[in-house]
Amino acid sequence: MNLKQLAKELNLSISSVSKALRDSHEISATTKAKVLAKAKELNYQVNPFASSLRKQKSKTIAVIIPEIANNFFGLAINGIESIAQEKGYHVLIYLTHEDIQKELAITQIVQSGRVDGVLMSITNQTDHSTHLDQLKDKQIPLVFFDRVSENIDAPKVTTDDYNSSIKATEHLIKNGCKRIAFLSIYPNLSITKKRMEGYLAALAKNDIQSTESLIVHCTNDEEKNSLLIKKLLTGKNKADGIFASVEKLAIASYGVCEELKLSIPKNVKIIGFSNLQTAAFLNPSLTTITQPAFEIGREAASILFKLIEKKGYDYIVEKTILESVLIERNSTVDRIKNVS
Amino acid sequence: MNLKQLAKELNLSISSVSKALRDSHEISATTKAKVLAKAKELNYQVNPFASSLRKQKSKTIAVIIPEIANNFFGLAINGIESIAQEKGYHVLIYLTHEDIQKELAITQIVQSGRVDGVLMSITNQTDHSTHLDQLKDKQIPLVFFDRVSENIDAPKVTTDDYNSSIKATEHLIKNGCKRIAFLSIYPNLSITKKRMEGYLAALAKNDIQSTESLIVHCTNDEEKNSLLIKKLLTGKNKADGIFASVEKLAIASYGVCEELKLSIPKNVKIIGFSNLQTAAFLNPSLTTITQPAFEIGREAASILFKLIEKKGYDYIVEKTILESVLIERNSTVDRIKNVS
DNA sequence: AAAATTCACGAAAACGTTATCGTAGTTTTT
DNA sequence: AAAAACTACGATAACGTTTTCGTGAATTTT
Repeated sequence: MNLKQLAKELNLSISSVSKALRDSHEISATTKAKVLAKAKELNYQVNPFASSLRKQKSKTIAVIIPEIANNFFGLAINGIESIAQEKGYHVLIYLTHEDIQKELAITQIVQSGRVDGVLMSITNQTDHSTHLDQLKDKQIPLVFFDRVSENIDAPKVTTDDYNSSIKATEHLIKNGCKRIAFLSIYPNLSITKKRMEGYLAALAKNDIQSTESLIVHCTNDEEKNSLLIKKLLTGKNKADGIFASVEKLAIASYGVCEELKLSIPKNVKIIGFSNLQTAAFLNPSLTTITQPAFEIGREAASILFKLIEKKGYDYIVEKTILESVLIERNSTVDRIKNVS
Repeated sequence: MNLKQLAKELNLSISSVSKALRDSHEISATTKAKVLAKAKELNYQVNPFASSLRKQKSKTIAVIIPEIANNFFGLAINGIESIAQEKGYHVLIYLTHEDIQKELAITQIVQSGRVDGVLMSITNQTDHSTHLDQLKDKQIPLVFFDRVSENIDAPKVTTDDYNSSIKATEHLIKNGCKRIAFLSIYPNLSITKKRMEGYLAALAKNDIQSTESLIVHCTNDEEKNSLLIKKLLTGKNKADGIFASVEKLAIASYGVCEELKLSIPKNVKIIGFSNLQTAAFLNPSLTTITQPAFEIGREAASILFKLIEKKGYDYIVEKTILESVLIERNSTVDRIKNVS
């Protein structure tokens, strides 16, 4: 069912039908009604490709992220989708799996005009941004969220990584930790850097000497990570507090403590960035810095749509920072009764 | 940059350039090489809309699911995307948020020819399937996964809900439970029914009388759910085992036990369907029936692509059942030492 | 009542591809 | 050497919209 057939049924021209459907003022109210009725009756749907081709608009955005089986990104997509649905846009998902080659290929794909805008959280391997500059050259709106690229002028939506990390570190200090370790996975990621800067700033502020050996950059190999953390928690210079800059490392630390029969929080206190719904039910419950993932997604999408809908395209270099919250639970606080 | 401009640069006709890019045998090797080189130089990308319009193929699939901030669906999408990327397809995500009205609207949207196929996990409210029949009428391939619709002939990929539930229930029985409760959220969902049937079958097989009051259908209201579970765990006929047919109810049960100062597994044993990565670190660690979510996604996508690529379209009513695994942890087993 | 507007519609040209068909020029067959 | 076949390309017609422009008829203005 297309315009041609619909027009035939109505004894009208294609153009009139098209205009009627788009509620043009050139068409009388009576014929509009007839057209609408017939279109509904025959279940007419505009062909999105013909329409996009003609209008040079896709009504689609792309979301490029490193992974999806992850609480943060799941919530973020939820936020993105909520805005997109509101605006009548479609959402394409592309996963890079932390592979810069895939990120390159995907940025190539979205340059075809397939999408009107791009939301992105970069790969940990992303060190240059020539592929992202291409998007800018092609005037395809781009907004970063969470994992942003420093090298490119584009709106960015993140959490207050620096301040949250200060809070997290000071929380450990207040609870008696003297040798606080910092765990990260991807040292060259901007969020990692900021989190580490916050950690170091908090130490300095509290007159604690930072120690090289307490800063551990982990890998994607869980076995290796366990060994690294194990090393951290044994020996004479062992840590009495862990600040995990990503969720999975907090969990990995739990595993190591169990193995080493270390008690949390008695022997070692743990805090981590996390969006785990079950943080409260861990053993012990995990103190977290929780990012407003849903809101980050919503905000990033909102900015993107502003960019898309703006006629004259101009790149606003906007940095939106949403607050994370520190939720204190049992993994960092010695309580008299340490029941459940 | 389009074919016309590219052709001009090369002093060739549009059709020749198009054929060269598609590696047609009508074009000589030398000109092909020239065209490819120039296309690369000028960063030419085919316009997807023009191409789709002409070829009547979108190279895109839609994934329609109730929610995304959920371990199961996150992993499933991961599996779907892995196949789609391999095949060079694009993935559109649509969330119904358990709202049948949205499901209706979305099935309408995907009928426009925007996608070549649809992967779907239905809403808990979906009781009729006229909107899904429309897809069939329009010959748009459709594959269900996890939450399937019984009323429509389409390939379905699920886990072995019935048998897994028997296993889960018998696991509780073996560990000494006499009054086993069954917790569900959406009673009219086929997976819920199957899980409940498995539960009942296991009871019957083991000569345990099923009790109406031990079968609890929860809601989306967490407060109410807590009350319902609380009722289940108090009084003289209280449960000593809980089989949660969905993850969130297992977690809710943990919350209630904490509130009521009930010890898991001493006072009550809990098992649940779950894809939690942190199940092992809960307090106590949670015994789970874990679905092969990634594989379910992969398998569903594979079947969909078979349907898409098949010339003459014919609906195979294929039921693929992947095995879930029961992972025994501390929430169901009394151990001498119940340390962490 | 003539002139100027407005109304309600149709014709036709894009948008950028792809695929069918036609055709010079060349090579192979009998 | 004539006929047949092949090679390598170009012209052109779709695919289904949207939008600009044109045009009779009806309406309003002077």
